[in-house]
Amino acid sequence: MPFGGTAFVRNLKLMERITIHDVARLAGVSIKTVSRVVNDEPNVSQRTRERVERAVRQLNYRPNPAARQLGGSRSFLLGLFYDNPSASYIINVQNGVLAESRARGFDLVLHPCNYTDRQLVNEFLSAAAQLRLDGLILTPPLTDNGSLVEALAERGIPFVSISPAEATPRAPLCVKTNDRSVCAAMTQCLLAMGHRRIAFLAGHPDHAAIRHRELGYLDALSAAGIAVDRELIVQGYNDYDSGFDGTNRLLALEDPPTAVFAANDDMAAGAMTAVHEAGLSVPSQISIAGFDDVPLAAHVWPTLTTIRQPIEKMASKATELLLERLQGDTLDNQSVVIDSELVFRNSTLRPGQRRDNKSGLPPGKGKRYG
Amino acid sequence: MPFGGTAFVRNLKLMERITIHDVARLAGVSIKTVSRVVNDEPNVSQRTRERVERAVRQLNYRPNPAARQLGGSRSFLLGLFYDNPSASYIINVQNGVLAESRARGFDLVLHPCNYTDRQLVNEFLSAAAQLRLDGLILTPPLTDNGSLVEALAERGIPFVSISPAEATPRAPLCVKTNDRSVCAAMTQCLLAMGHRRIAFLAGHPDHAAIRHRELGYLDALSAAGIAVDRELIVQGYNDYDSGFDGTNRLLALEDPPTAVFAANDDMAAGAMTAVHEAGLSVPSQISIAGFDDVPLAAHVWPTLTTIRQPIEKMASKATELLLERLQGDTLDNQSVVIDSELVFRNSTLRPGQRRDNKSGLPPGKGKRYG
DNA sequence: TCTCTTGTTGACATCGTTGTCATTCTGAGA
DNA sequence: TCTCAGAATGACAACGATGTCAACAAGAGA
Repeated sequence: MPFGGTAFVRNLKLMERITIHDVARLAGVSIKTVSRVVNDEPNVSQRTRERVERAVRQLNYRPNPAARQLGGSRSFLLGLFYDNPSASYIINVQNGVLAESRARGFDLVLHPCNYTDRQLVNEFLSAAAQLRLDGLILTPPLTDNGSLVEALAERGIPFVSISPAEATPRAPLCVKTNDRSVCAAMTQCLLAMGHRRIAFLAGHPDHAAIRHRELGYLDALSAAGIAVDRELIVQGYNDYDSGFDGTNRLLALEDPPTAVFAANDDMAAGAMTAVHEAGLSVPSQISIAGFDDVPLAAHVWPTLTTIRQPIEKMASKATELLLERLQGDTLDNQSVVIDSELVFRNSTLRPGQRRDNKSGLPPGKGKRYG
Repeated sequence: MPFGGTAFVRNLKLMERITIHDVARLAGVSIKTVSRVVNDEPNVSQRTRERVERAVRQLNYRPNPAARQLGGSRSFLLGLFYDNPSASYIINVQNGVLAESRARGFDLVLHPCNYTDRQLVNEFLSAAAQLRLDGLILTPPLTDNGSLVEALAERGIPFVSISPAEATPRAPLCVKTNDRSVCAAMTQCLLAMGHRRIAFLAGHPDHAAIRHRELGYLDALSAAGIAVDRELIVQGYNDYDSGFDGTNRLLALEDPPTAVFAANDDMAAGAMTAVHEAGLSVPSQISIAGFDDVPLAAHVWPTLTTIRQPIEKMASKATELLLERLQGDTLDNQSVVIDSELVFRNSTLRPGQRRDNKSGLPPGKGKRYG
């Protein structure tokens, strides 16, 4: 049994309800002074501060969140709002947010919602007011809902956006990744492998940040002096089915592509199935690349060349920005970019080349994984 | 733009802070009476009750959770504890719990943790005490940590287990699925398809409920009068890699299996890759079945025959049991079973049969999906 | 030495509920 | 009519923090 044995009976202190009064008594000061120390307020002498801190440690004191909310103006509650069908995306965001917020004594309230709901804005305001949320964290596609952002800004409700379409003055805090340039890099690599007809499965039109991925693809083509063939750009909707359907349309073209670059991994998985069902082989006849590096990407056959988006890190950073903003020691506008990276696996290969070197790695480029 | 337009300016009432005093004033009663009505306490006359309820509706009053926690003995907070690598599993659990808890006015605190941590029990007790959690929800493999369950039971902390190994008297509340019988059913179907050498990729030994799946497999074999070949049962660890490795070992046998039944979908995905890499085809040469019906299952090629576990429903039910227990109107022991169902897709087929009917459906059995 | 400023500390009201207990009603039974 | 149990109601003190403001201490400047 790998567990802690029966030592759990000890440390009953954990169960006692230590209040600010206990700490004050032990340190020989008033409760207000304890409050000052705990909240890092100024005007406490060094000696007193240390005495209080010792007492806090000794009693393992943690302020009661409910009392803090009730008495004070802060709630120590953050709201995470999402409407995103990708479980791994959400879990990563949650983990990133939790890591940062918990360390700073904030708790998290989950708020799954429906971004097409007419009542969305009211739902937000109501939740923010009822629960006294100190700040909100928005994920795509909620980040791109103009009236929502406007309503929050107007009421001065602090919030941070993860991967918004644009950093607007109304949404001053955001964290993004280098969608455009990293997609250009992936496209360049496909070009370097010798592909000339590279298709692109575009993302959902409501999911604005994803459009940057298409722009990166176009950047690389134009930099390479390759004319854009509109037939090779297919509208998708971020899901497996649209990747499947779109790829079938591509395969039916008179001059089909030798590579398919999908704006996310789910669509890439759909593309893979379509290619398989057409009796073609990946990567020796058609190369496929995705975006996100969801767990699926390493678990399909062949494993998927993709782009790893550092979602958890982005979520941590977003939370950090939000908390700094709440403490007031942040400049008004702050937009942080955290880079994604290329991950080469087995779904890409020089066109027509047999899978002998067993990897779609372009010579001397990128790293291997999984 | 599919959003709600600019109507968000209305309903400013949402932002006002309506307290119990406002309601009391409007209804012409004391705050205590309002409290009684809101909490469904006895000894309020029908007329008064209606008057108060009308005032509550009229003002859109919702009790302040912080004040409730502080003043009363309940916190209206549930803790969800998990250490499970499957994102889709966790999201489903979260959604199920949220649906039920939110409707009843409870909030949820997430607690990802590490089940091998020595401090696990202390972490639990500390979280339960610090946050004043009213009840805990445990998911596998935490459900099977004896000292943890013991510690919670000893302190009278209410909790409910989802898919525990066994319903013990110490863990009186639990929700399970019919792992054993549904796995027997799947095995029977594989037998009905004509398979005689069916391998089983067993689950992680720490994840006790998964052992029931193996028992179901054995049940079906013995019911069919087929001797168990221990070579065909391979120990896995619930992850893709162990499914891959285990299947490679199976393929290297002198008399390899014609079907592989994995105790979860991740291992099944590993099995699929191993079979592909060996140059064999699924399902025409080897059939594969999984368990869980994670999104991946419908997104690999060929799509995976599996067993759909109603995780969200199980989580809702578990939350319901817990909340009833908190209200005191539940019997002491309660164990609910919610059935899983077979999902036939394209990874199973009669051995040696060509994929002409395009489905692994056994004649007249089960349903098709995805 | 006295005043004034600034830094340090504590007393006390407050937040919005619930819990306790006293009080007031009500209707049945004597 | 009177009594009295039990139902209905309200007054008021918690709960455990923060915010406000007054008091006090210490050091600077006159």
